[in-house]
Amino acid sequence: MSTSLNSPYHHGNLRQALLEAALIILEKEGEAGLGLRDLARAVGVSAAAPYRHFDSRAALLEALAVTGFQRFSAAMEAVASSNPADPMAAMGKTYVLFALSNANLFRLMFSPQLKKDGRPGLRMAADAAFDTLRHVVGGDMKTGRIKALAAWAKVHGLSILLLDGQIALRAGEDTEALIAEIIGSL
Amino acid sequence: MSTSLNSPYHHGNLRQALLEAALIILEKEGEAGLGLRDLARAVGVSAAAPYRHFDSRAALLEALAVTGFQRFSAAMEAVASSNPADPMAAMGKTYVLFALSNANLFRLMFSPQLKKDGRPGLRMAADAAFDTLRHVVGGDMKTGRIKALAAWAKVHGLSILLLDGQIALRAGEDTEALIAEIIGSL
DNA sequence: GAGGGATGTTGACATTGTTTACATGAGGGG
DNA sequence: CCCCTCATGTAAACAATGTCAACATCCCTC
Repeated sequence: MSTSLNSPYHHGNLRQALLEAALIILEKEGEAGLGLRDLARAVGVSAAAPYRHFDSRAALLEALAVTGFQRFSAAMEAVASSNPADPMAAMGKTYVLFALSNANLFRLMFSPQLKKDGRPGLRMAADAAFDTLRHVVGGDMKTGRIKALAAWAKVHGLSILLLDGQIALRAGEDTEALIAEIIGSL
Repeated sequence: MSTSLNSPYHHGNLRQALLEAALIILEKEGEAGLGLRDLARAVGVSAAAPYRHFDSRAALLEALAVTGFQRFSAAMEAVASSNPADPMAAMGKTYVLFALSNANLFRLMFSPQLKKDGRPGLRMAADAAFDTLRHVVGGDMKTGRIKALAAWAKVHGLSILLLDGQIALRAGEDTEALIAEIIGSL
């Protein structure tokens, strides 16, 4: 009953395949469009198979969000370790660009649906990501804590407003330039 | 206009009753917990009745979000017309406090599920709300546009980070004081 | 090579949003 | 006053979804 010679009963690495396919569907269709059955079909597996690797749809989403935070962390560390002239500005730009180029993943990371109280894994991933952020931003969290929080808020808010198309670009205006300007305006 | 004691076949003003009950459920259970059937039952009406007033669940949510933006606008205008010493700071504080005291409604207003491209009503309500914001913030949108956008981003981001419990309060620290500090840090 | 646990399948169930056909009743024109 | 009409509500059904239980298949170890 194999549809092809190369379709073994056991997939081999289903968990990873599910996550990868889910990421693609997520970016294309949004979180609401990511159904377990569609996902299973996309990977060529039955509808119940994902439950061998994820307790529930929410757990699958949580895993996606966790990898999102890891990628986010990686991007932040990468730009920080490149020793830019203005670290804060460079990281802010990276922050916003990450949000824009991973729109639905970014939204998922901060989705209220995954109330973090019930999902320690997600909370930990988020905290880890922001810890690296804090660490790079500076040990001056004691004296400059408020300024750091303000910068964080500004960058995060800018990401979301841009994501929602709330900030209108002017004719011939470049998104990246606008980001730089806003971040630069302290 | 008399709503009789015995339950009449026709509810009287179902649309309004649905919206009010929905708001309560939304704040208590979150958007995911707001099911059409539960809502109908809460109002004492059959499961299909809401469809006489809303095309779909999404339309119901849209209507909720629209009233959210209207309340938001009202709060903004109220504080602006009170002629505070520092209008920007006062409005920023109101912005964040509105988000905190209407958590799930605020989240719904900016929910990606209601992609605004397909919902002109919501887009219009949002634009109207932010127009009053822009109007009050100043006609200096020509010269100070970047600064205004930066302030908006900061306040919006602060709202969301606080909403998600992402910003940790220190021992004995007051939320409202922290908000004021962050907003004040230009 | 025989079992056992991990992994995948099939079929079913409850729930949800939604639709279709029907019931009710308020209000206006004859 | 009756009747007709239309807005509004109900009941019953449908498709789709997340999820689970029972069964099948295969890899690994003793």
